[in-house]
Amino acid sequence: MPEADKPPSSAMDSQAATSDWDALLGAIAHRPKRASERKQDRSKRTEQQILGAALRVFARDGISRSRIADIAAEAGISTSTLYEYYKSKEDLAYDLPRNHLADFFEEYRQAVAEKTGARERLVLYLTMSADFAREHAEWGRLFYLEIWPSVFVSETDLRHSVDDFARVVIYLLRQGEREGDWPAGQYPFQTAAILLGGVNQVIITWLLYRRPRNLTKASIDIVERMLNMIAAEPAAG
Amino acid sequence: MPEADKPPSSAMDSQAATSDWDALLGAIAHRPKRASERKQDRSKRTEQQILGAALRVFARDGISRSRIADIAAEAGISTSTLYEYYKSKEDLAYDLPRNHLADFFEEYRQAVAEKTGARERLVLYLTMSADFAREHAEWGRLFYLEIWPSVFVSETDLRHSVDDFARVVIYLLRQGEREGDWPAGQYPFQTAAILLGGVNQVIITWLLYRRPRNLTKASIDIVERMLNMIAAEPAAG
DNA sequence: AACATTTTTCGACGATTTTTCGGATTTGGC
DNA sequence: GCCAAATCCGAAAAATCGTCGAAAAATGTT
Repeated sequence: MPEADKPPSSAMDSQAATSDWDALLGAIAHRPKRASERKQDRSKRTEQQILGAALRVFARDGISRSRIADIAAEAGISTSTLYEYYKSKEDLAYDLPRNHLADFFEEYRQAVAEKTGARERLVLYLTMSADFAREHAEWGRLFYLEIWPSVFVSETDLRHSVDDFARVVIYLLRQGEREGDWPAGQYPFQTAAILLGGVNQVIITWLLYRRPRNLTKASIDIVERMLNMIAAEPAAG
Repeated sequence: MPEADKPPSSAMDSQAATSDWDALLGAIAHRPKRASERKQDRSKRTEQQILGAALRVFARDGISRSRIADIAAEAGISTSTLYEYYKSKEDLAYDLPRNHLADFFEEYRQAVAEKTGARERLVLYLTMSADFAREHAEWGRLFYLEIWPSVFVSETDLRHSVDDFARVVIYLLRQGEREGDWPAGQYPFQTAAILLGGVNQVIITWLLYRRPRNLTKASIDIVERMLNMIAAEPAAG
């Protein structure tokens, strides 16, 4: 961290804003995964094997068509052992993305550390989310095509992580307003819907059809374009 | 139809464009549903009961948690009878949205008949899709939250209907380019991703959290805003 | 109306998959 | 090395899916 000592500051100055930002990212990246109360090393290994196996099988067959027995076999354990770790297939399916999502937030937190402008933070965030899906395509298929837009997200702990995803965008939109990157007065929720919707649409299309061929470039292009459009809007009442 | 007799025209004039449009909508609205080869009236009633029951149960429990037996009971028939109509739960789940989607296209086709401008056609299309999800919320949950972004769409006939959804937007974006509603040169696929992504994001949020409260107004607002942004863009190389 | 043919329905049953349970095996601390 | 706790697994139960042949209902024929 460059700035080590901040003076005790009034509420609205940029120092306070910076520490808000750090606090937000910290809270999000360290949202408790699942309290892994496993005591032995053996178990921790088993847990990782289960998660890896489940990811492969789910991504290959889809959640509904996957069989617990296949996942257990792939993980090299017996079916009943798997039930020691997850109380049902559904439980496993919804816990899986959380870990990776936390990884993404952590990666972003490190990558964004040196950037302070709202616009560059936002560009990084959106393009990194696309790139993360590309690099972890199995996870991406699971998360974007089966979990995220699922009815049950709203019933699970995963919901918080998904909400975090939008919360970061909203925060940065407000920061950008204050700093004059784009006009104030637009509804940040609406703007966030456009940004997230556009990027997600591109990611989903890539996951399904591998088109556009170069997801990284496509996401950069669409993000730049959307932000330019937003910056050029007339200030609203 | 106002214009009854069109002269044999050259390829690129607006008459040809109009008939392209009619052809597109016609093809989409009449995409063959599932050839119901049932002979007796009794069967047609049973089929409707199954579809209605399945919609209710799927929307209530989600596809994965729904049991074939529950759907059959809700429809007032035996489980084995249901298998006479659909060879699996998945089959049923994917056939269901098709019917309603065809209804949507038909509604749109009628509502858009009197409109000729690309912009007004596009606004109508996107806002009607949100309104349709609001009016048929059970179907909306099923379609937007479980089916659309699903891995398996790409393996089903349903895929064509989903592709149609985007195809209309692309078509209208090109029409708008020709007519000067927005600058030419942008990639229509990218623009379509922004439009569809934004609207879908709003629809999904409403389906999950009933927010924003007034989906109809929210969709009109976001569509108008996005189209204004697009119209104001500088022409690209 | 009586009979034959086709279509539709259903109950009983077999197959598959999920989940539970009690006891055997392994681990980590002493 | 010994023990309690942690972990693992086989077997069996429970839940769900899917099949089949026979009964019932509809339709057609004379």
